[in-house]
Amino acid sequence: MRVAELSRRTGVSVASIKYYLREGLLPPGERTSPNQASYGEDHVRRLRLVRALIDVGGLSVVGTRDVLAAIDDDGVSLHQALGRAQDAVMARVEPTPSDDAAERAEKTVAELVARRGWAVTHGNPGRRAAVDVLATLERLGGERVAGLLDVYAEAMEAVARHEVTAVVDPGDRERSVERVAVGIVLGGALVAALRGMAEESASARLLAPGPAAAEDPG
Amino acid sequence: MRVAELSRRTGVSVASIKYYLREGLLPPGERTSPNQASYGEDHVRRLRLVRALIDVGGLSVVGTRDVLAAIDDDGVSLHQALGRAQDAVMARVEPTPSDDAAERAEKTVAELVARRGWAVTHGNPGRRAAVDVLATLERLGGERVAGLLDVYAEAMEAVARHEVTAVVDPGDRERSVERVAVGIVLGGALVAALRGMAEESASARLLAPGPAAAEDPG
DNA sequence: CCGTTCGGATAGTTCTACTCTCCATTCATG
DNA sequence: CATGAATGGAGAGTAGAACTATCCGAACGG
Repeated sequence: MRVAELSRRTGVSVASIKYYLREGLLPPGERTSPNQASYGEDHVRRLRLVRALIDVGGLSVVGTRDVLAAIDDDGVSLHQALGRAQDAVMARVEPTPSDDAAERAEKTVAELVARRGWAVTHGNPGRRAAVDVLATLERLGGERVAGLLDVYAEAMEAVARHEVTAVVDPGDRERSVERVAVGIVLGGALVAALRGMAEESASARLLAPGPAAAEDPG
Repeated sequence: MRVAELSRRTGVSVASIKYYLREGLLPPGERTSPNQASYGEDHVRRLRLVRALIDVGGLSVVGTRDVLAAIDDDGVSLHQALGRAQDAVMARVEPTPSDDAAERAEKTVAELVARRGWAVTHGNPGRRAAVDVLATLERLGGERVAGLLDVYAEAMEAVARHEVTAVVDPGDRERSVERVAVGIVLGGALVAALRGMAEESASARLLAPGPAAAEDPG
């Protein structure tokens, strides 16, 4: 098929498809003549994946390209692909000011990791983000939230265990890696969404003015 | 104190402080003369809160302003403030295409809500996001992740219950509301961070090439 | 044959979050 | 009280991200 049909099938404008081709998110079509190309079902699939990662997962175009590159690279293992997907999702962790609060947060996280027996590298983006959040909470006086660290950890441990086992499959490597990436990115969105629902529910039960409290909080 | 000191104490440039004043994220200082103003500790606190919500929580400037407006508005209850904070965090849920997948996702979420006995309004942003993710997963063939819905729900129910109870406090309303907002926003960042750590750990145990699998996945 | 579509490249647009520049005060220091 | 730095306020400018529009000459297709 040609660009117009690819656009129709996916709902992505021709201009955007050209942009994604330029940026390397979509492989070029098979050339049928010096300036004509044809696209297949793989392109439809890939384009849908791109839009899912960007629109639903909230990845940047560059982050999406990095994830797709990991999927396409046969030398990248499942474990490594998971790391790449995490890097793309958490691409917002800059050098923390490194003060007292940051040091204490670092220690708190290290203790949590030891307590739970987690195998987490020092450079894990989630780890850096956790330190950042805890240090920020201390600076703001949010000790009540920070005190729930073990609750969060316990919940996320269960989630991660199920996610990783659900996604493992010793079949087609490329599909497996793709599933890992989709799982990391969209799983994160799903976690956030369900947390939002659970929060409203808990809030309605515990905070709403009375038993007739069905006010729309939006 | 004057701007320069406020800037020094918070690490925010004078230009940015002026910008936040213009955008209504920071209340104007107390005027000491027609064109001179003085700022207090409240401004320092507020400015730190602004940076936390933007830098760590990932909110937009507009979203931050909405959250702060809810905190400052005495007519906003804790339950309502929680809703405002959620709106700000999930400000990326546009009209879904509304096809078969979306309808099935809607039904799946409704069943989940009924199954768990959650009190969730139809307009909850998390609910819309959940429908969006599930519909996207179906379109991509990510049934393995979608099948973990109850695992996610169970984990998030525990998280939300603890968060809401930890944050409730029948004291100073404004501080309480602020704590709710901080809890929603930074709690979300903490959940994502810990999930990242737990994923790497689970992946290292289940997917890594062998027992010597201490490779840095970054 | 000739109007439409194509691939490819360059330039332009929109949005966000600042950042810079002015300017007429006002402060602070000698 | 002179004078240089800082202030508040407003407007314009900037950088990056993600498109979007316009051209172009070649190819397709009825």
